[in-house]
Amino acid sequence: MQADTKTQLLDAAEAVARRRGFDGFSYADLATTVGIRKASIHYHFATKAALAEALMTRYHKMVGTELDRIAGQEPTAGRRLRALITFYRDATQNGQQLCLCVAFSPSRDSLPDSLDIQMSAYRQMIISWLENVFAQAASDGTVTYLTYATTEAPALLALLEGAQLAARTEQDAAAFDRATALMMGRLL
Amino acid sequence: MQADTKTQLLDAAEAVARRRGFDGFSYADLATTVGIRKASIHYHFATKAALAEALMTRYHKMVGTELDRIAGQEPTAGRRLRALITFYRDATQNGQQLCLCVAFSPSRDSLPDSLDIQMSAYRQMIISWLENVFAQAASDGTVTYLTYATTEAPALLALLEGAQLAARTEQDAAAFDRATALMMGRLL
DNA sequence: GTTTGGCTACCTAGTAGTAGATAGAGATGA
DNA sequence: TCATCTCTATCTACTACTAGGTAGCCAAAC
Repeated sequence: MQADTKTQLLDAAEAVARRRGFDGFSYADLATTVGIRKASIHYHFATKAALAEALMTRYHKMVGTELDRIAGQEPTAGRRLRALITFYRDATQNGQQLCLCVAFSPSRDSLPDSLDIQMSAYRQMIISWLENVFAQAASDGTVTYLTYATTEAPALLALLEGAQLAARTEQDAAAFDRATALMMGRLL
Repeated sequence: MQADTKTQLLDAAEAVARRRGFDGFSYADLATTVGIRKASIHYHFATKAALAEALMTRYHKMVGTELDRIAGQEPTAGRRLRALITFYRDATQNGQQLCLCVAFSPSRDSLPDSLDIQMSAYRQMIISWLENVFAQAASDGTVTYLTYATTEAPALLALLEGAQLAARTEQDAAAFDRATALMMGRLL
């Protein structure tokens, strides 16, 4: 079953944005990938800024769903954090791409102002989720050398995003693993 | 005293690259900033790829010098790491820009192949330096909860780069501080 | 008197975005 | 039942502009 054109455009745009950044792709690239004319894309996304917003909205929802899935599936804090680290690892496709938010960050001046809020909200969602999980860890004891949830959460998000950059630079998921090995070692 | 044109071009290119990424600036931008014609830039840097190489080479040297300065100035491992974290913090200019290597990573497909090697070498320089400092920490005891130097080093680099992304997204150095607070707390 | 470092003028290719036409599907109504 | 009307999703053809890069000229400096 073929996805509708709008979804195909979002899929194509997300893939190329995560590989090349927001300034690294054009409507012509999407047109070629999806198999419609460049002008027709404007029917679905009037401007490239609107496309960026739609991409971020969809990505935010997708990751939110993933966080819910992890929380529903993994009982302990340690296992939840392991699952999130694995999610970030897999998201790099062995160092071929980045999380959308990481890919957009360096291009923030080229992005519409509305993306500032969306990107902050996305990061806040993850940090809040992490704070809850680290708070749980204080009870279930599945994270060693634990400090405070509000200190651990932003540190882990930064570590994950930095590990993605490492993997992208080396084009190898092993770089991600080296960066996250210390944290993984703390999780029971 | 006015810097020579080539240096002015490198300065302008580095500033804009770190704010907008490699695909986010053009020769026209540099021409405006430096005050010469776009075509004249090609006298100094035949291609944009050559400019990228020169930028990375200069950046690598500059950071190498900084690492030497820190090692010469700070006696303990804890203080050396603190100084490096401060260096990465200041490099964001309060969340207005990124380290060149971070800014280039998402654009790696637009960059010449030679940059792959340069960027790997740059990262390796920092990781090696960190390994030495963490090895020192094992003797001088100025890093708490210490594991292995080869595990700590890539984790800290990822943390610093991720913290820069956080600061860039929020346009606020406070986001960098939140991400690095845990690590700072480990340093005596 | 050649090298340096800049200039004007241009090129080809590509950028986002617009205008206007059209094919086809579905509903409406005589 | 057939004609018309409307909407969706696409097309071709275009605009205005920007991209990196080139050719050839020229003035000043070494």
